[in-house]
Amino acid sequence: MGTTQLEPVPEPKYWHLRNLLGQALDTEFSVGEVLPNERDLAARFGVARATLRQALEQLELEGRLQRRRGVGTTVAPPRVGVAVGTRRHDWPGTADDVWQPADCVLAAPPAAVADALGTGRDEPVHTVRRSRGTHGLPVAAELLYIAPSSVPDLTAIDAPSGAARARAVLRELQRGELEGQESAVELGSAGAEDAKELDRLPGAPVLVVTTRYLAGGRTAALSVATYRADTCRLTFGDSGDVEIHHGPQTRAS
Amino acid sequence: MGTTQLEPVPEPKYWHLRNLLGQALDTEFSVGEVLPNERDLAARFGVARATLRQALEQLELEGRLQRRRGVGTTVAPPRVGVAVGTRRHDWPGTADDVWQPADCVLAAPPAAVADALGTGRDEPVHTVRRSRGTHGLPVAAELLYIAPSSVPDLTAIDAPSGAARARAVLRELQRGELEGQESAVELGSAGAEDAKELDRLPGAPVLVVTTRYLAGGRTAALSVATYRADTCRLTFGDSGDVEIHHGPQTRAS
DNA sequence: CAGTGGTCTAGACCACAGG
DNA sequence: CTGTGGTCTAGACCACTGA
Repeated sequence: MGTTQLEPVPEPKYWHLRNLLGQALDTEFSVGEVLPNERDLAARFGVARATLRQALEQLELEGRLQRRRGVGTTVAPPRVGVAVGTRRHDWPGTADDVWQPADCVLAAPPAAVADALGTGRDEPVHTVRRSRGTHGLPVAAELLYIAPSSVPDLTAIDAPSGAARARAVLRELQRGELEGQESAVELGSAGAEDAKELDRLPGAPVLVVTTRYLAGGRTAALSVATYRADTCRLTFGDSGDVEIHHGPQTRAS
Repeated sequence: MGTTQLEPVPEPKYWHLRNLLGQALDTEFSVGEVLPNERDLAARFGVARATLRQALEQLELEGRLQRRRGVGTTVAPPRVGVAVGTRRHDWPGTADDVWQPADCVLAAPPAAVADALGTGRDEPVHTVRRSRGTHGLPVAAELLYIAPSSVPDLTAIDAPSGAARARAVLRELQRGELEGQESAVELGSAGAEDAKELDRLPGAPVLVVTTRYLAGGRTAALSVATYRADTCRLTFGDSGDVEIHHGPQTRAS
């Protein structure tokens, strides 16, 4: 039964290293503390720097480490819970200070978005760019597509674009009746534009939340929001937060 | 796809390569098709194999490629939408053929789980292991923790463990009244055990869905499910599917 | 068996942060 | 400037698949 034995096929070094480091993080380091640099760590474990980096990459993906070029590797705080899809049947921006509108233009959206909105492929829609922060740190960037028919009374706005116009469009959108919404979450990587806004490098892992807002029997608006996967835990549900932090790696070797 | 040019832009090579390959996937390849092997591709683009691999890694993370050792790299089908958190206020396994119970034991859970369930840290709970598949492929592995008090009438079961017992526990659980549920989604990496079950290598990216089931004013059960991040799109919401496949990379360079 | 992707090495140089 | 992480190279060998 429970015998410890040498594996006939040893597990990869980077994986073993990840487990060792993860254990060390639990016992010997506290949040915010800086680790030794990669070259020292690699030497200490007797592996090449690339191998050590592969282990650090894993831990960063799991939200346990934070690496910044020119600075160093630090122990990351627990992921922040970010409410997504609570307050069901609420239009975006209803009681919001978390989202900060940045811009709004009238432009033709990607074809897939146009199809979902039921607008023509070359028909311009309101495109709102917003960003979301928590504790002063950026966590999400969003692109909100709103069919013109959903915000009919957009008369008194003279600004053709900019944050002021974004706020006006959102205000107008909230006058409509929202019937439902549905979301999907998938893994993606930050494009150059989002990466800059999220203070990450291009290709950084993000959780892409696509939400469709239903009103008047059709899709009235559509949001594509990208959340930093390293720092965020997205919460859905009927009530408050889910506080289990069982750790993002599920069952170790 | 026969190009060889890589201008000296400040953009990292692997990122540029990712964009080139992604574009090629859209225009010159169809789902299931196998790409040239990594050594050939690297030579064709005039980069080291490691650099080429970094680009492929990105595309695999975004669900556009599938790589299998000993076989090759193929163009992945679009991600499958997996319903999570629909049919609100339903116990797990209510009308399920998607989840397949594998085992059930009575054991002390991790400390964080015991705290959430409100049981003592050394108090054993029912621990059900299930797996979920779609189109014959495994997509998720779950660990379900159920407080013994939530399934009081577990008398007629003689099996101390196994799939039969798992089914019995789930059946008993559904006799209770579920008041609500809340979920959280975060990025993690598959442990050795999950990796095998999901047919991936250890460290593979997974979406970890933690769900708390509320009944009788407290947490009656708790689920930690890990979904393959490369093949799954998790859907939440009031109604059907969200079909936008805007592509997991949000806005390219 | 031959061919594939997965792991690993030991270097090099670059981009950036901070003093 | 020094020190950090980020990128990149050109190899090597291993583990696995399928013929």
